[in-house]
This record gives sequence, structure tokens and C-alpha cells, in this order.
Amino acid sequence: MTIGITPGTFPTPMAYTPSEIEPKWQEYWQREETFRTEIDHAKPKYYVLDMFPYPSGDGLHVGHPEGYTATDILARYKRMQGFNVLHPMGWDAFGLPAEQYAIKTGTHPRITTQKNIENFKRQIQSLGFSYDWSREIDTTEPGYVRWTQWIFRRLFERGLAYQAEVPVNWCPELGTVLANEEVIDGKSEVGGHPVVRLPLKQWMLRITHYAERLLEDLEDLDWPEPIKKMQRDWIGRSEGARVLFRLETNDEAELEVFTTRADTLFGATYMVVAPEHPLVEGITSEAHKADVDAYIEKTRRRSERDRMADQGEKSGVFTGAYAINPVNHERLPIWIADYVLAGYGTGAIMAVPGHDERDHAFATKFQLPIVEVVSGGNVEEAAFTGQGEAVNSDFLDGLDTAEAKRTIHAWLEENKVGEASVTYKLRDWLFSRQRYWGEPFPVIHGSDGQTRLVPDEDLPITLPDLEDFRPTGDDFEAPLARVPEWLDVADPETGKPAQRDPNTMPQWAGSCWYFLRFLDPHNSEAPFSEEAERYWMPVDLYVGGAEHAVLHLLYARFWHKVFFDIGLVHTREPFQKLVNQGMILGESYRYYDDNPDDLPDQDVRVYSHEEVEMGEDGPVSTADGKPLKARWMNQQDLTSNPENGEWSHPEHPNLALERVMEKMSKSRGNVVNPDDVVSDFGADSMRLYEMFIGPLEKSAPWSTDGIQGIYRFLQRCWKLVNEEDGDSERLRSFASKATPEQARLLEQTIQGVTEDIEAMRFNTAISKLMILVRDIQSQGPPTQEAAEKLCLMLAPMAPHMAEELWQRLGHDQTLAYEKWPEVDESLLGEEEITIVVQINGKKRDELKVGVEASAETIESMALESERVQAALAGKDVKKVIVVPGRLVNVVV
RNA sequence: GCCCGGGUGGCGGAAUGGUAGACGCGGACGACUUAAAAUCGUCUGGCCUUGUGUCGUGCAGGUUCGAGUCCUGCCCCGGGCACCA
Repeated sequence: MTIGITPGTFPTPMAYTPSEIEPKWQEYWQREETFRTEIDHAKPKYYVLDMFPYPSGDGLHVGHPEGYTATDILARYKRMQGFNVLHPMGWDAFGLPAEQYAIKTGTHPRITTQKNIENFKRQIQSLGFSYDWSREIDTTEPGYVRWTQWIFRRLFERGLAYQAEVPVNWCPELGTVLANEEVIDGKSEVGGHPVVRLPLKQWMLRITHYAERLLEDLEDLDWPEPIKKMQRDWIGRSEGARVLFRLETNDEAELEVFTTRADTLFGATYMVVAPEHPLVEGITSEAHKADVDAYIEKTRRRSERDRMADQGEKSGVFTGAYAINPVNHERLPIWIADYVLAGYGTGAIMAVPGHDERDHAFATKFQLPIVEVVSGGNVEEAAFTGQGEAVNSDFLDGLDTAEAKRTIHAWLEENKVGEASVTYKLRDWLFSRQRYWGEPFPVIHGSDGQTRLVPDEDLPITLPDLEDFRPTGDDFEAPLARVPEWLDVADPETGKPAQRDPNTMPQWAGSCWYFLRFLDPHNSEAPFSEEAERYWMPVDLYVGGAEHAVLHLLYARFWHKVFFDIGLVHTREPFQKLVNQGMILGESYRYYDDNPDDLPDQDVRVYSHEEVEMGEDGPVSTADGKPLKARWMNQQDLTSNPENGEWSHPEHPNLALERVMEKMSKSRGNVVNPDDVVSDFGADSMRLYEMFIGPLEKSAPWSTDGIQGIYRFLQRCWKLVNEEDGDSERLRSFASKATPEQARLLEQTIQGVTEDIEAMRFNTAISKLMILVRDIQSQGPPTQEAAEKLCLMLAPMAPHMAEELWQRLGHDQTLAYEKWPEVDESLLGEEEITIVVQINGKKRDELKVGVEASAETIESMALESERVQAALAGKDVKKVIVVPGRLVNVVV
């Protein structure tokens, strides 16, 4: 572990040169395997994890390293605190973009993925993160896929994986089905393509079996409250009752509904079933069959998006059938309407238009009766959804809503026509995709119609090489369905012909358990060893973007609970503490022009934001309503006006530009590439700057000017240790003894920086280090001890600089495992403190008093002060408040 | 519509109910230099009559000796959910 340069004098470089020292230390860490981690029962563990990236072709943008820097600071800090730190990195490498690129160019996704991984790894390594690269994993590697498939087997064996004909979100553009969570406003989350609902046979995972536990166990997690809330809302627990309605014409079948307001049962005036409801066909009368079929056909054809569009507007048809209300035996007409969702509750409702807004709107439109059964509103005008006294409800009359619910629930049970029940919004997880670039399912479909698991010893099932990666759009088949030599196999049990499953798993599969594979990534006997799991789990700190609030984080928790149930893991939850980093926004300058279709050779007029307003289809000119298009310019492409220092368009110097801060994207021209930042300022500046611009959780704009200040700070750190000596540099001469002020400043900084890092307030930690570097030299050189402690405090944040200075200060070992500085309380205290003197809460004077001064002394000193005397001017002092160590407030 | 966040100088942002604006950027002035850059130093919320004057943390109130911070009502921005019975 010897570094191999004699400390003391140094050849060039003369000044702080990140391009020299950063590669040097990165090579050193790699060569010495500085951050390689093994199980060590003598030390406490700390598992700090980043959400591993999808290695896209665009490479890293400056948003990625924000989270990675935060976790790296914690990892390095915890090492110095004596923890055995697990800090791994890997690649979530299955996924759509590589496949879409393959469709466009014919390049195999494996090639693209490998290339992208190499680029990502190079970029991440250039930032000096202390990952244990011996644990690197790639979800597409057969050695990883094997265990993902192994886990699927466990799910299947426990009945948690099943195939079903379900209405799915089919996205023709992407040629695949999507999970509900991946559909936003009727469009695909990726790419924003339209989505239609179609019944297809798919793999499903029974996440609903875990709904209650997924909800309950959120309680003890140290997660941001909004994320917990989003998960709670997604799970959507709802307490109510199931009620059975007999059908008028059919004694066999019953219509079951779920309601949260069983207390309004007497107010039900009709029933509604979802168009997909299985009972529809059986109950529809001959006279209404044509209408019903037409309606079903129409709603089926409509995309989710169309449905969203006429939000609120109700549609439906009468089936001709009637149900009997169990409480009063009234005939209730059964309607079909798409405002009742097949996937929620029982797919059927009792409609109480007096006390439900949707039912009210529907009843009004189709002139169905509205009955008041809870007093407190005017049900003719609008549904009254609040609590109140039950009326027109026979044995419920006079009861308040809560009491009425209890009573009716008991009545339903007694009469065997229903019971109290809990329903969840959460639905089973649609787990198959009609794609190529994913994990194949470890199953075969026998000619007897049975689905059998492929034995563990035959895993992994790997993907065949393809030329054509397109899904077959018309009959919705996966690309693998076209590969008979892969698809057709012999059933190992019967020897008869059988087929593999042409679908693949969604991208989430690999990320559901990668944090467990990191514990023991080379294990070929098991996904990970019991010893490793017992030692390392749970993840102590997990940092990533808030966009995974209900997708990855819910799926991973679900799998983890299954693992817990089969004894694979010993914790109920995988991620004890979660932190969401904010986004780093790009800066650009916006204006508009009247060439929305980008036609060439046009006589284009430009508009400033002041001349533009938002029309229905985009920006238009305020003056004449002409459609316009927004244009964005990067600051680099603007010219600076020498007179007022403002930025302007090189061709339109008088055009007022609007400074906008947005998510970085190619179209805005506001993307900052970390490679450029590293080459201009170095990785340490990049790391520090990203931590300095604001709290980790908050979004903040990237500014090229701002990073200059950080670079200057690092130069000052450099000069604190080195000084020029002719053409070379040498260690500066340090003071042999610190002044009391210097000693106090150092201890205060240690205390503050330690607290800030613990609380992940990196911005204020950095500002405290800036103050230390500035002020410790104001009365002369610092001591070597102070310089060394500065290095140690700098080490988690600017590790290259810290290692280099540490070496120059005469150490021949990395500082990665040096002890974090401790506060010497005896040096911390001030001898004299400043007390603020207020009169009626307004500052009027300051007093310097000894730290030991009593409240009485301070009070009398304050009252005697000239300014107070002058301000009092004979008025009576009503009250004096003394806050020890802070202030005196004189009330007159 | 509902549910979360958040509104503090020219900008990013600091402030256990106790000196609002730490730290950084930008700006001004000064030092060094033939000069510039770099570096270092001083100043930098607004206003005025330049006084340790006055106003200031989205707006209007309230609690308090004292409010950026707590309470009530409103305005604006960002995000999430959106026929869930």
C-alpha cells in the first residue's frame, strides 16, 4: 500500500491540477483494491446503495452523479468511522431502448448494452466513487438471469405467478403490453404512445396477496413521508362491505358488489356492472342484446386516452335485467357503464345517486330515481357524500353514518347476504412483455395444456440470437414466437413436444433483487449466501430519484416479502432508509418564432416571451394569435452585451430572452455532460458543486459560473498545504502551535461538518470547510495538525484532493480508513460571547460578555448601555427577557 | 377537483421561536502587474434626509417580550393522483 513518491518535495505540477492527480488516485484505488469489502464480523456493517442505472446510449448526465456523490460521501465517511461499508454498483441492462435501437439499426442489444455499460463505467469511474467494483453486476448476464428465473420458479411454486386472460394495456407503438403503473393518462410512460385495452393471456404476479403487509410495513421505514403516502394511495385500502343481490329472473346467479357506504343500501335505485363483467352475457334480455353488444364493442375499442378525455361524461345501457335489493326487496334495473371498472372491487356496484357524485351524474343523465337516505344535503341538486343521520332507511333511521354502517354490516352477515370487507386499489402485477430483450420465463407449455417449470439445474434459459427484433403487431406476439428452433422443446417429463414461453419478463424483474445479489455476486450455488444476507441486510441507505416511488420500490418490497416468507432473507423490508435526490435542472434561454413547422428559407420573425401567450395547441402571438414555436438557446451560444452584461441572441440583439430552468433534455439544448465538467474543473469540483448547490432532496439548476467558486475553494485548500519554491513546489511551513482562535475554529468545524454529514446536509458542510480554509490562515499559518484534519474532513467529498494533500503531508497510506476527526470539547468554548440587546424586539446594541456571565450581570450591563439609556429616554422598563448566551430584550 | 412539496437579495441558497440574508456566484472598488488574466483584500437587500434611520422572508390577519420559523384565510409555482364505489 506504499504510494511510491517520497514526500517532501514535488516536481511539477506547480498548482492544483486535477487532470494529474485524479487519474493517479483512481488508478491507485483500483490497483490496491482500496474499496474491496469482505464480511468482517468484528466491524459494524453499513450498506449504502444507489439505484443502479439503465446504461442508456446517451451516457451519464449530471443528474446521475448527484445521488452517487451523496452515497459516496456517506460510504467514505462511514469507513472513517470504523464501519465495514458495502458500496456496490451495477447495471439494470435489460430494457426497451436497446431493443428499439436494435430494431432501427440491426445492432444486437447485447452489443449496444455492452458498449453503453463500458461508457457508463468509464464515466462513473472518472468521478472517483468508492465502489467495490469486484461486485459489479449486470442483470442481462446469464449468471444473473439464472437466479432471476430461479426466483420466478419460487413465485410460481407458491402460486404467486399465474397466467390469465386479462384486459391489458396494449401499446401498438411499442409492440408490448404495459403494467398499469407504466400507463399515464392513457399513454405509455416511456415515449408517450397511445395505449388500448385488450384481453390477452399474460403472466401475472399476485402482489395483491401482499397488499396488507406492503401497507402495514411502511410504518417503520425511514422514508420520505410523501413517498410512503404515494405507496399507501397506490395500494388504496378501502373498508366497506360486500353485498349480494339476487337476480329477479335467475335464482342461481347473484350479483356481488363492494361498497364503502352500505349504510345507504336503502338509497340504491339501480345497479351498474362493468362492460367486462362475466355476468353481462347471461343477464342481458333479448330485447336489449343488440344495444348491450354495441356498447361493449364501443367501450372495448376506445382507448384509455379517449375515456380520460370525456372524463365525467357518463355513458351506459340498460340490460333489461333486474336485481332485488336484499333490504327492501325493491327491483333495481341493472345497467352497464364504463364508469364502473372491471378491475376494482367486484366490477359491479349498487348505485346510490343521492349520495355518490358519479351515480348522481349517471342518474340525472338517464333519468333514474334519486332517493335521500342520509340527511344533510339536497339530493335533487347534488349528491350528499358527507356523514349524517340515516333517513328513509327502515331500521337504520336516526343512526349516524358510523353507527348505521355497523348496524347494516351486522344485518348483512346475519341474513347471509354480505359481510364487512376490505378492498384494495392495487391489482395484480402484469408480468409479461412481448419483447426480446428481457429474461425468458423458465417454463414450458406441454401439449397437454399444462405449464411446467424448467428444473433449476437447466437454468438459465438464454435468449436465442435474432436478426429481427420486432414484435409481431397484428396478433400481438413476441419476437421469440417466430423462433421455432428455440421455442420447440421436448417435455423432459413426458418426452412429448412442448413449447417455451415466447414472452419475457419486464425490466423491473432484475431490479427487484439486485441489492441482494450485490451481497454475494459470484455465488454459483445460490442467489446469495445466508451468511452474506445475515451480515449485510438490510440496506441502510438507499438513494435514488422519486420517479420510482410506486414502481421499483413497491415491486422490490413485494419480492422481498416473498423471500422473507421462504426464509431467503431475515428482514421484512429491504430498504431501511430512503432518500430521494432532486433533479439537476438545465438552464436555457427561450424565445419564439413564427415558423412552427421548421420550414427552410422562411422570412422568420422572432418573438420574446412578453409577446406570447399559451393557446390551446401551444404558444401563440398575443397580438394576432399566430401560432409560434418555442426555441431554446444555450448560454454558450449567446453573446454578452458589454454595456449591461446581459445575454442576447447573436442575430437579434434586442430580443428579450427568458431564462428558463427545466429538466435536462436534448431538445432544450441544456444538457451538461459530466465528461466536459471533469475535463474543465475535475471530478472533485464536480462532486463538491453538486453537493453545494442546495439540499440533496431539492431540485436545483446547474450553473457553469457556480462551479468556479468551488474550483477556487479547492485551489485554496491546495495552497494551504503547498507553496511555490521557484519552479517547483514544497510543503509550506506550518505553525508549531495553534492560536486559541485557530484551535477553536478547527474544533467548531469538525463538530459542524460531522453533524452536517450525518444529516446529509452537504451544502452547509462545504460552507463550513470554506470558512475554515479562509479564516484559519487569517492570523498566520495553520498547524500541520489542522491541515491534516482538513484533509480528513475533505476526504469524503473531494477524495482525490484529500488523498494527494494527505500524501504530501507525509503519509504513505490511503486516508480512506483513517479515523474521522473527533471534537476536543475543551478547545471548543469561546471565552467571550456577543449578546444582542433588543428594545421591544428590535436590535439596538451588542454587548461583549464573558461566557460565565450570569443573567443578572448581563441584564444590568444591558440596561446600563448608552444606547439603551438613550432609547429608553425616561420610559418605564416593563420587563426584561434574558436568553442566556443569546440576547437581552428590554420591554418598555 | 383531491393530496403532497415550496415561495427569503440580481442568482443558487443559510438561519434549535432569539442579530434575516451564512457560504458561493454575479457586481463595485482597491492591491499585485507595463498591461490583462489569475490571485489576494474591502464593500455589496431596498429606500431616504446616510441615521448604527426606516422598510423588508408571496399576500392579509393572529399568537408571542420577540415570527422566515407557530396558527387562520388567501395568492402563485412545482410534483403526484385522478370515475377506485
